[in-house]
Amino acid sequence: MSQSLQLKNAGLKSTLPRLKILDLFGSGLECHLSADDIYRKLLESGVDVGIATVYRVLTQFEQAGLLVKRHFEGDKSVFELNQGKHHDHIVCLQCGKVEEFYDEIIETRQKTIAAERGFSVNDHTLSIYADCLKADCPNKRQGIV
Amino acid sequence: MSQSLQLKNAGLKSTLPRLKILDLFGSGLECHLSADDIYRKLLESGVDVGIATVYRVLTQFEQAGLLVKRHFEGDKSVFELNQGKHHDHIVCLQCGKVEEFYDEIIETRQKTIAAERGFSVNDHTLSIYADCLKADCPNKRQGIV
DNA sequence: GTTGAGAATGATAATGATTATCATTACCAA
DNA sequence: TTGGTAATGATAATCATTATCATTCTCAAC
Repeated sequence: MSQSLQLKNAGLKSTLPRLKILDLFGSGLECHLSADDIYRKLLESGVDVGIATVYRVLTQFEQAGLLVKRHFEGDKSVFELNQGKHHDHIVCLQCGKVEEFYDEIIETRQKTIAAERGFSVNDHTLSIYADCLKADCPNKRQGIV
Repeated sequence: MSQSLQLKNAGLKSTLPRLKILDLFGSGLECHLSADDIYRKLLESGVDVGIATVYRVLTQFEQAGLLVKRHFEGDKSVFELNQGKHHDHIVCLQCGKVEEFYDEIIETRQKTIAAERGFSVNDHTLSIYADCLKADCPNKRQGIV
């Protein structure tokens, strides 16, 4: 589906800032960007957008179901493409890389635990903060200290 | 252990704001308070404290290992007594009540998942957002709409 | 293709949570 | 009791995010 059609379906006019922001998420899955990330990337690529527009568009995309907002450690929220299916996250404390996973055992267990305590699960967030053991992990933190 | 001794052990002078803040967490476990909650409670009980002091003391207590900081949904952080052992949370979306739990199956499963993907787990946060089915849940949200 | 109404944008002010500054005050060892 | 130093509290500053509003852009109707 073309991007401008995607926007139309969401009831949003096809404008440059919206198309460019959609572009950033476009191809790559597992892409987690903050408003500020997006603002910077657009300015770098020569798109003269305002930070207010970035926040507005992100909110609209979230409400339209195109994006999902996440809160990892730290102050700012990040957005990712809405893949329609729930998943949790592993965040590398060294390089910031985020990987997604889904585990039926954990999902089921949560419902059981909640039920045992008299709760009906509505939603949940599970974030594992870990050290990425992969060779390509830049281990930025070590360099800074 | 007396509270002023607790402070001394943490290398902190025994002052009125610190004692009063420790008091608020004191007896009740599963007590989750934001800086603003604490500020209000102290003013209500006649302790004339500044909001800056509340933030400072909370940070000191966290660094001293007396408290742990949590980020549930929403913007502000909450603090709870450091019980020394890891646990996760169920938050009632109706009344805001927070219950704590620990589940070995989920813990183990997380380590497995991370290892399979080449990560070494450092920490994690799991928050289940649910509806509290208990009779004493005030169900505040329903009243607001 | 032109046009006009209304939506979208961007500069900037405002907000809410949190942190930094700094003069005044309180704690505690001597 | 007192002096040095840490702690406090009023307030300014910061950071992420949201609201305001005049200007600009989109798109449907001509």
